[in-house]
Amino acid sequence: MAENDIFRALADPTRRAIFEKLAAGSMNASALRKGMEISQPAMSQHLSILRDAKLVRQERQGRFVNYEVDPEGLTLIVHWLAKYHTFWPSRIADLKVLLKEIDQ
Amino acid sequence: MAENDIFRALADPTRRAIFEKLAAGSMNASALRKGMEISQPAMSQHLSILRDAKLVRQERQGRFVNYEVDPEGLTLIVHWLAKYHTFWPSRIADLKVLLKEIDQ
DNA sequence: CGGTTGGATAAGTCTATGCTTATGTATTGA
DNA sequence: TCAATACATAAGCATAGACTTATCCAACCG
Repeated sequence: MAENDIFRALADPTRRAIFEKLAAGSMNASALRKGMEISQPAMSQHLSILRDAKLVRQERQGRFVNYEVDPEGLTLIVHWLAKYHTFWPSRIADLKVLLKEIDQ
Repeated sequence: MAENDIFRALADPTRRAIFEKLAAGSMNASALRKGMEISQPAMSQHLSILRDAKLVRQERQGRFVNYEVDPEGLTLIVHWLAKYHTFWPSRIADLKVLLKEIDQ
């Protein structure tokens, strides 16, 4: 189940850090490791889990594999969250207000 | 860390089911168990984890403990998600459109 | 070619986690 | 007051999951 894959993938802080890094700009696995104190196999395994959850996607470029954020995973979370929008504070019921909050 | 608690809490399908049930209407722990094939201690433990993640909150009512959705947890996810709004499909960048999708 | 580099995979280990049974603690109602 | 009910907590167990080391594969480069 896709929803399950997503929440499981995001349950690990290292994977959220990887995802956040990719959100700032796509890069390959080696570049991702820089400044992250994580072994090469561990990174590869995390990326595999993020990929299965459709949170990232890859594209082979010769010897390198470039990773980037996959919007599909995020869309699934947005939809999951939207099911409970009646509980959102009215302040952020307007997305424009929310995004303004974030940007500053 | 609150973010960590939330994603860990949601990583379990049983807890997401509990949360969804509470979103449809607050109730006590025994009522939650109905139709859920889950032991009383297991339910209590799940609720404890959801509470720590601020996804649900409780209110003792005599012998019963009423549980309900806590908007605070949802707000945290919304904010986490909003950090990546540049990756959302443009279709749902407008929340009104999104909510319309959900309602049907 | 043949070595080097980027990355995936396999197998084993250790810890986290979700369950169980047993028990504890309030609250209520007979 | 005392049994029953609602729930929490403790302790133990079994599986999942995050890491390790070792190895493999493929693409590049001298």
